[in-house]
Amino acid sequence: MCGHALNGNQEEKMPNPYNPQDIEPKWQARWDADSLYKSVIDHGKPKFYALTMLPYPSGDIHIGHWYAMSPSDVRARFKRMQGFDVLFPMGFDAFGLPAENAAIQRSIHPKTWTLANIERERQQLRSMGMMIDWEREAISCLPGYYRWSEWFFLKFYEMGLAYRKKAPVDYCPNCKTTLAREQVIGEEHICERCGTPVVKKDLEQWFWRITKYADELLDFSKIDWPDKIRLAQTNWIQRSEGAEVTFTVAPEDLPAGAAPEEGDLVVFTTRPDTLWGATFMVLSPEHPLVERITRPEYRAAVQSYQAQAARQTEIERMSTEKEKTGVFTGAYAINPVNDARIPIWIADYVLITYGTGAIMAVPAHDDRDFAFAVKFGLPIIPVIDRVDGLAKSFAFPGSVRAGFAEALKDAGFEFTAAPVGELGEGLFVTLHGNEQIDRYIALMQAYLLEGNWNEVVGARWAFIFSDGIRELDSVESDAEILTRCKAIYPPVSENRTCMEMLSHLPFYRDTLFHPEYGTMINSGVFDGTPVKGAVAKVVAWLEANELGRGAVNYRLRDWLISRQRYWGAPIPVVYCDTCGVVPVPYEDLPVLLPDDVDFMPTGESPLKYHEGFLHTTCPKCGGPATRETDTMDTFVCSSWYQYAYLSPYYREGKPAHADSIPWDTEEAKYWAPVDTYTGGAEHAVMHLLYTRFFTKALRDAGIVNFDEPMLQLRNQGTILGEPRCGDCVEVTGAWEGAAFRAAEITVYSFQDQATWPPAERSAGLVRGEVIDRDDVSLKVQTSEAGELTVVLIDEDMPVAIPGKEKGGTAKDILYHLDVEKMSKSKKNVVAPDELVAQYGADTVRAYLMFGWRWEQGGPWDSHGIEGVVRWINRVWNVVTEPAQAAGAETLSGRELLRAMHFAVKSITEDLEGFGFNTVIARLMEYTNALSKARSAHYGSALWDEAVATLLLLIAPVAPHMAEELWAFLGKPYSVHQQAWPTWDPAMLVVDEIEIPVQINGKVRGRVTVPADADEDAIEAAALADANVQRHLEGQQVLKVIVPNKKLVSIAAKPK
RNA sequence: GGGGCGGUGGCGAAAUGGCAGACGCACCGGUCUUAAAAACCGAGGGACUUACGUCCGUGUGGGUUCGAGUCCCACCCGCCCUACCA
Repeated sequence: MCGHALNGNQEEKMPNPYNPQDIEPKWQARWDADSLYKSVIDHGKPKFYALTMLPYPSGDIHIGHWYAMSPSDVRARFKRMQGFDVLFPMGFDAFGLPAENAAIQRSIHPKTWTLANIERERQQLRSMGMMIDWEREAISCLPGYYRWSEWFFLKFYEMGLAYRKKAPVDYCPNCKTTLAREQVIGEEHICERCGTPVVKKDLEQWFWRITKYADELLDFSKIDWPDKIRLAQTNWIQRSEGAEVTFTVAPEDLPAGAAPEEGDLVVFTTRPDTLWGATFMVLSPEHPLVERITRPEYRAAVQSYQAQAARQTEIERMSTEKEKTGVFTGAYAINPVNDARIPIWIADYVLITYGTGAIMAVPAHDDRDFAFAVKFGLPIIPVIDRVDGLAKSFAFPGSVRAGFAEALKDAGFEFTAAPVGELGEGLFVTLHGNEQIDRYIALMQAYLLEGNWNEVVGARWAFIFSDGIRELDSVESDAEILTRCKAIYPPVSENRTCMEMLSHLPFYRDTLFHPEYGTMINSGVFDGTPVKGAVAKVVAWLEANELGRGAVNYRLRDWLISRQRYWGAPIPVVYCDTCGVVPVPYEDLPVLLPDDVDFMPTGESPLKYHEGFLHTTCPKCGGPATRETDTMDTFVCSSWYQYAYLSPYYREGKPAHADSIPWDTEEAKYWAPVDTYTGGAEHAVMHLLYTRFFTKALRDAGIVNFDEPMLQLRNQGTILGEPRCGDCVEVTGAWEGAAFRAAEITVYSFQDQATWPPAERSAGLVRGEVIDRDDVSLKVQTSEAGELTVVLIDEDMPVAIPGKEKGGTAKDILYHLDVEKMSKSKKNVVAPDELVAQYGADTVRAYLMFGWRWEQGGPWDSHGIEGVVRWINRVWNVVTEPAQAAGAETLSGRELLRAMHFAVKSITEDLEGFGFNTVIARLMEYTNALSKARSAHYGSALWDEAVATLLLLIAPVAPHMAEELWAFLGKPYSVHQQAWPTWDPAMLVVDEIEIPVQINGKVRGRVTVPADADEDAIEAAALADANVQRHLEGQQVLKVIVPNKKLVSIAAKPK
């Protein structure tokens, strides 16, 4: 259809004003009826699997979902127009606690609650106008879905990836379930869901062996994922290389009759090079050996400490201070490298869940061990030389002959003199390197008075006595030096080690301990071993002497998947008295969740009391058996949903087998893996790690033939609540001390701030903005200066709230909000449905793309959307309005073409690179250019092309409006099935270019030259510019460069 | 304590080492209107200047470069994640 035929058409139609409320439902229904977004395998096209994280059906799609999903949809649409066969599915992560809590609180069955929410959210998602292929919808709580979740369990069990063990696990007493480690958050160890402090429980639980893939999960070479996520996963897995070293319990500390190897005490260390500095051992309080080695006289203290450590996770930790605690067992261990006898302690800073649950403590080079040793008076012996050569010495007042300070100064030492209490002046010397230290020691020996000592700490550990030098190089010398010091100066008698004595002097504190790698000292045959290769050499030596071996440890633990809840996929296992643990045969899947259950007010799983579910027969022997009543973590279901979309509820009703594939292999071969995945970064160490593990396990099972589930990942940021002022209240009442008791409250809305009466505080009246509110009081700002008055209220007292017809209570008064997360209680939630009703989905989509850097997010701004509203209307008008009289300003045909090609180029590139805000900016610019060019070009073929291009570029962003205008122009349905426009670099060229001229980095002029001018011509033009010449007067030009013909840079200096 | 991300007008933000502030919001001026709203047009980082223009400007201080918001070093501030992991 040609442009001119269209013009006649347009004149017949009176242009309607833009009305999204008509347009959007109309096109949504049409697209639906035409199955426009149904994805069908087409081997003639390249495929593109675009996936965005699926929502949990909590009852409402909120603005965060829109923010995450709209740009993902835009990009999927863009890819489709580019010629890809695109799959963009959606589903619901439908198992989980909130459904069960609703059941308990409101007597609604979780299934009813969940499916009703899904129904509602599906409608909300449809209102967004996304190109979702709804025929592929997958809901994880339906048997057709969770049958395969169960199937994977059996498969993993078969592969040895699923196992059961009794383990201390985190248990939330409120949610009545165990949690995965990553669901326990922060210092207080609180439940991710409800914030209740978790407790440790010893339970038989099912685990999945994710640790088997620890090394492979550290390899990101096959995927394009954000650094942030890769880092989070790397840190979470935390691979540590080191050695396992076998210490032994001193034979006399083992129970009589114990076999010698029972005393083996294996530790993991990343610092085998510090083995010679291990002056004590610490076992975790839960370590099995504690019971056997504790000496009778220490038993009571040990048991009391163990009890306290177990309880400690139950009580909220009061302070952030981390004072080390622990007790001595009375037993000793032998350090295999030097046969030193070292005490065995227990302390809660050693965790049973990491490494071997036991450590060798090297207090000189580990800060935790250092703190522990200082507190409990355990010896600290340095075994790694300082790399910085730093050493310090403090000359005690009166310990040296007169003239020492002058001698120090003459010799060039760095020192300060300061009074020490009443004792006189002390000298604080700082030394760098061995040469200085040697000179200092010699000088000190010359000046030290009889009956005194001096020490050099840090890069040298020397105690200078009048009869010679003693180095702190062993536990024995530590004791000997300390004894001598105590004899010389009795006030130090309280100290148990030299380090403890030295630690009292603040001047020394930064030199007593260092964790760096360096040359080994005080380490027997390894003395002098340089940093490089020291660890490897020690490991080789340990292995040669059969004292230990190189070892790798991970912080990553196996994935605990058992949940003591009803609303999850059943774990398909039965327990038989004769056969033990028996997996349910593949053919018998799914193990169905029974519907007829009674929910306990306690939250305890009703499955435990459901006789029909509980009792079954053993698949192996046919005898009586009971079912596993735990269900699987919901993350199991979301670990494979990207494959479920390929053929949802695959082969439902037909039996599964061990060698089944859980989805249509033709679909999988074509679509998988996911090409672009978008979603929140908060899933970094949970979902995003689990799904990678899952795919690797599936690969090993021969079900998929690739290693990674999602090739490219991008994270969006978070939209926060909008800052706002609080309501203004006028309160009458009476003073109660410093507070004001409210009798009656009048509210002036925060929206009418201009009409607020002035703040006031008088005998019977308080008036001002509400800064904060709780159940019993308001904080009212009663002066410009910020003076706050506490107004006591009754939570339910009736208050007239402007705009609230039924009348509210004091709880409805809005208080001042700075930027915070959106939450219902703060009443700062943005409801997308209301925005859609007011502005239309296209505008909301565009605003969410335009307002923020997508990967960053930020606070909501309810005014900013107006700019997008205006733009959308301008687009509407520029297409639909009839020709107007020529305006003053217009664009040449060449300029219009250039604007068009530039728009295509930049929008294509920015969509590709997730630069959504600049996509809208470029669209706005292009629209502005069209507005300008309209009067001159309206009706021409060029104009038609320019307008069509605008609609094609807008189609992914504002799909409804683009479709409507496309139809208005009489173009063939659908705009979404058109090819994405391309640009011609030749069209971007301009005839003349303006080039700035810099002198010494400052712009001093601009010259306009033909686009094809060569560098010499540009340089000549630049030097000829009047302002440039003015600035070059009296200057000598050193250099002129014309990089890329983009600017002229002149370097000059005064003659 | 460890790690990460960020700091640019009143606000959201642009800017392959090359004219800082594109595109918007808010504000201000104008056109239209009896008036307002809407729409459209226009000015705007700061200081000085009638003006041409000049100086200063991307958290602070250094450095590399003809040229730095961008790269390097040190520091300050904010946010996020993580946390006794041997």
